[in-house]
Amino acid sequence: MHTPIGETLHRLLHAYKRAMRDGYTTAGIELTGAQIRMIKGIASDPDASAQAIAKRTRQDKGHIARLIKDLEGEDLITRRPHPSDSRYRQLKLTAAGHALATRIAEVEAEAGARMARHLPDPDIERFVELAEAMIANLESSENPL
Amino acid sequence: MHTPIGETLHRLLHAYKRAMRDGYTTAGIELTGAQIRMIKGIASDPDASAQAIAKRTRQDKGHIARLIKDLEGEDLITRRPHPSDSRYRQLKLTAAGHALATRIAEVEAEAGARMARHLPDPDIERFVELAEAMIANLESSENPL
DNA sequence: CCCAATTAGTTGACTAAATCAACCAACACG
DNA sequence: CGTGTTGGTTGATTTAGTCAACTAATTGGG
Repeated sequence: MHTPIGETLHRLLHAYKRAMRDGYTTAGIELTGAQIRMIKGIASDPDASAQAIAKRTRQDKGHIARLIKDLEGEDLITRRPHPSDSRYRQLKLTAAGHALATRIAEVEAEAGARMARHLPDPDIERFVELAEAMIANLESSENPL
Repeated sequence: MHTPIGETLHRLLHAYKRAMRDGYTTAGIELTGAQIRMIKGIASDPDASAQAIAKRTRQDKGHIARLIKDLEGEDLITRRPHPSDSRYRQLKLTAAGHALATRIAEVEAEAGARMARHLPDPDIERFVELAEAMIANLESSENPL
């Protein structure tokens, strides 16, 4: 029997999501997973636009726009016009957003540590490398033109 | 900066889901991902009950029940009372269900091969092992009692 | 300069996926 | 018995994600 890698992937992502959600609720963070990923995305690329994030994460731009709207409503991010190209909106974290991003990073680090428990560091690195290689494989064959 | 393993996981799962969906549509399979996973689950454990599947996949039993209802409506599975315990419903694939399971396995194998392209077999195996170990880590610390 | 094509963003409508909670029927077993 | 447990069903709701139509701003060619 060949490895049911899809099933494993699915279960892993769900176990991870559950662990993260637990961590978030015990840390008193009220956002959804997608919102949290947005915060992280903006935090790690401070001049990102909605489009840039949509492309980087391969997500629908409409989906992204809605997340941004919500987060702006929570005063976690601001949306300012780009100085030279007024189509763009520069996304920035507010002070509250930054504080939240820090706490998110802590929770995530803790969950990551729990997930990686008893597993040697090199294996974890290899795991991430393989995952990235797989993503590249899948995406390169998706649009073969 | 430690590896953003959660983000990688998320992107990998989505890339995989997209690849699978492409494969399914070109193969003329009309089911959703969750329904397909159900078919596979029943195929690999022919005497499974809804509860058994819910437990094995850690999914909500209500969710499972709905999927089963849909699949029964498509005449892909049957739901028969258990001979000695009439609470159970024995889930079986119909002939159409079996045929579909075979085609699903083909599509999945093809997508798996695409995903694993240029990656040595031992690495893939290691990848799955690590994923399983991570799932175990996450779930054991989820309910520490 | 003007028009066409492109790009960023917004919005509406929709589907899929998953969770929570309430509920019923059948069973186990003291 | 009857009390608690287990398997299953259903309703309501939330989160995620997709597709399509649309506006506004920019760019580049003639």
